[in-house]
Amino acid sequence: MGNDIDGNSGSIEIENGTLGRATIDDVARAAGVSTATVSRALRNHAYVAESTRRRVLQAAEQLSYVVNSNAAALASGQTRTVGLLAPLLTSWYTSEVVAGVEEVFAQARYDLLIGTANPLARERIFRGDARFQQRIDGVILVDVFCSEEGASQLAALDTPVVVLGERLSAVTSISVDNKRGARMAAKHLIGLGHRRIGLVGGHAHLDVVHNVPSERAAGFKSALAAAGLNLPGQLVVDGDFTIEGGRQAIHTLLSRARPPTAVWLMSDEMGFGALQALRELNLVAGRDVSIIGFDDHPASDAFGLTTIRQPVRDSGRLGARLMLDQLEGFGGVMHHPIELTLVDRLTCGPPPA
Amino acid sequence: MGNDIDGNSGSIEIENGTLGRATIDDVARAAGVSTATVSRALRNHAYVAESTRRRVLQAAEQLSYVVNSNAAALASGQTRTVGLLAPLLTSWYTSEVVAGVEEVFAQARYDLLIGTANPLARERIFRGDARFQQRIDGVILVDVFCSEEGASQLAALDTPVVVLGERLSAVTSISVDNKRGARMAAKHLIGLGHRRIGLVGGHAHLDVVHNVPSERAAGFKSALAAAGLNLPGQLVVDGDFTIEGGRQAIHTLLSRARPPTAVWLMSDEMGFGALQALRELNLVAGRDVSIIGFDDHPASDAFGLTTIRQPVRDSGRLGARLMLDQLEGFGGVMHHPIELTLVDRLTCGPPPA
DNA sequence: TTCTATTCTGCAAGCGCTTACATACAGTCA
DNA sequence: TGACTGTATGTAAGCGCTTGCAGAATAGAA
Repeated sequence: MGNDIDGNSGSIEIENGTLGRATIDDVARAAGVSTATVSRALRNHAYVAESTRRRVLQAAEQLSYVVNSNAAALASGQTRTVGLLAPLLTSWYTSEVVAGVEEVFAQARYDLLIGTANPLARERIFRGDARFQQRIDGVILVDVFCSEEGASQLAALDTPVVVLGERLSAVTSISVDNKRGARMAAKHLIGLGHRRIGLVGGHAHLDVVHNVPSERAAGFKSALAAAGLNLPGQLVVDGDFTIEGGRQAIHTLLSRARPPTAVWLMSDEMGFGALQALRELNLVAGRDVSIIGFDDHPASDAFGLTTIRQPVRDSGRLGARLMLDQLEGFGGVMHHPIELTLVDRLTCGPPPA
Repeated sequence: MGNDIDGNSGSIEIENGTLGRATIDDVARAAGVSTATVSRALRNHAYVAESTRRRVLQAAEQLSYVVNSNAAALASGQTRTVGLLAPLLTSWYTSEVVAGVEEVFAQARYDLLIGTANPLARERIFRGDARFQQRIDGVILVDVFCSEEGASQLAALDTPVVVLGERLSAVTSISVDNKRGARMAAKHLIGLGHRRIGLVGGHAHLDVVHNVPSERAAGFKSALAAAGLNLPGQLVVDGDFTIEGGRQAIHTLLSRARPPTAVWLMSDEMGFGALQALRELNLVAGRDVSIIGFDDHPASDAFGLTTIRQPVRDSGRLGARLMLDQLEGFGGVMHHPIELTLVDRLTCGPPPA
């Protein structure tokens, strides 16, 4: 530092904000009040006279003062930053969530610190990793499998938490009703007349063992059962939640002695692989074999993939809002369901005669 | 909070790290040295006796001490955090870059602060936005259009900068050779025998006016010219870099009096829309009309889209490394080119007879 | 032995804020 | 008028670290 050469009329450097950044002291001096008053005025505290507040605001503006968030965080213990952890930053789902969260945080002047949630990191978060904790005021977990056990560990930390993708009772959570989604898919296929239906799930990338695939599988199975159908083991394949996995899964299913006439894949990306496999086999989706996905990926519309839509970005927004609520002191722990809708396109039809 | 019932005998809270987090003073006391020594030992300073260092490390470990980064940042002026700004967090391209960056930062123990770079934010960054600057040690701009002018403003800030997606001389930058990519696409099509070739570009989402589309267009045009072909205005359409934009663009192009027999779309996502349009018109890609994209989106393989591949995640990794270099004091300003490759799949063929 | 380098460690002054506590100054009310 | 109450501001003590400077210890050279 060393910006004490000039005074404040003509204070060249101070004005442009690039060097010799103004501090709260500068503002206090300029406004003729104490730093305490500046601090209070800037944060809209009660008990600051309107005239004083205006004076402070004006001085701050004039010096283009911006609070040093490190100092503020150190002094107050609050960072105005929330962490977001996800196992897979690249997935369409995750980035969509991030976009939603970012959107509402930007308005609330909160920052997002993003990290990959590999199992190790997860473990550390659960135990209240200090490095992480002191940098953030709260944490949003997306698609990180917690289970009630992990959730209660999280709840024990005094950090606000929002979990996306799982229904939990110990912390605030947001998720779709996976069983219901599965049932929607099953019913659609059954309604079309299919009696031999395959299922492609997966669990890689989603942490060790995630609840999503199993919930969906359970829902699917029960819907079939309700229609008097069963789901033989040979018609269930792991597709790894990737395009290639979906492709291979379809090849596998269609090479069974008695192949399915319809298949539900638990994600649209696997659905894309399914469409690829069908093309490779010279089969037409919706005529020879029906395919239904889950998510409503942006590309699904282009490829006519029938699917169960979940409004991912909305979930992100909601998650952010719930976090804000907790940060501001309201908001009890509760679960928030997200609605699903069936989007019927081209890849489902009656079974071939 | 409130889990202080158990504990392994002695300093219960301090041990478990959840409450009463250990400070540097605790470590100093435990190791029998001053805080200054602890600070130095922990950061591998020279002039710390090996025996002392070991003692400090052990004490820190035992107390599960973690430095308070806010305090450290305040005292040192360094945050170990770098900002990443992109106009569109959701795009496949951006999230892929983020994944690459995250990967190398995680190892180097740096954090990533992510923000949307709308024009306003961009403006503020360029002028050295204080709020941002004091929280980060450097900034990575992805797909934020700078131009040399903006770049020199950035360079004037003393913050390390890496720009992805544009070739700049004032700051470190990484980009593909867009002209070359365009030429690859053009030559592929020309080689197949096409003489009437369409182009779908776009500039929305990419900030006001971005250089990428124009560079690509220029390269494309020049490659056609080199083959004695021209690119009439009716064969150039804006596709907005979205799926739907690509779809509409193809509909437009194919309704021209003399439609093209092949089209290059500047992104695979627009390419997906093109395939959709063709399907809607009952046309077969690669037979009736040839389609080539740009990017090599993960879904492109599944849909057989011929494209120009750019290794996005690698760019992210490289960007992160270059940032680290600057942060550590090496690394002059330079441009780093990224290689492109043609991936020939199913959507290109000779023009219909 | 004495003197200089060299290595190691501690002291203490901040970094730029927030906030408990104290003070000051109106009004109100009895 | 005095005792309160409510509002507005200031004082100053940190928050938990880093780091310039100085002093101590050790080693090597004279």
